[in-house]
Amino acid sequence: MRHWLLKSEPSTFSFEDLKSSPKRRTPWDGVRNYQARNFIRDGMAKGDLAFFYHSSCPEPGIAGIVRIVSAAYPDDTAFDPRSKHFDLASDPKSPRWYMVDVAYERALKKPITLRELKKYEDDSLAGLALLRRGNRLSVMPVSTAEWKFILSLET
DNA sequence: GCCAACGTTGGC
DNA sequence: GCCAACGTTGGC
Repeated sequence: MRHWLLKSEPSTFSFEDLKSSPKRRTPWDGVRNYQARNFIRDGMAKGDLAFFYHSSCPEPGIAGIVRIVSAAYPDDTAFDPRSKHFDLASDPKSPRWYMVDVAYERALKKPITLRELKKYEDDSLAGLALLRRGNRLSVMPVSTAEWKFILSLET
């Protein structure tokens, strides 16, 4: 099983929003970056776990854990002219963008802030994509070692 | 294929 | 609100 980190702006869709969604699940739509698309389409599998990260907010950090509960499938918001994520170049016969469904797994005992993660950017989390300078990916892999280390910060 | 212009992201 | 970093676009 692989591990991931998914970013979302809580003012748009927060971890709490996911918890109160029907069946506590949602399609992770609107990803419009090729590298992120490739992680979703080619890397994710049903059953994988991901950190739910809150960005662009007063205290950026990991709020909880979600599970990938579907295989990747075409992001149909790209085909909808009324959608904010509409992309004229995505042809239903050859979809450009993909998404998965994610489900609420559990909250963390306490949120793990970006500030805290940065304390380890020179050792245990030196390879964490989130901490790479200038990183703007909204979907990125987390190694098993990084995953375990971050969870150890929970208590 | 190069690269300037532009738009977006996201921490601060 | 600022600005650095980065991806995308489009003229050439």
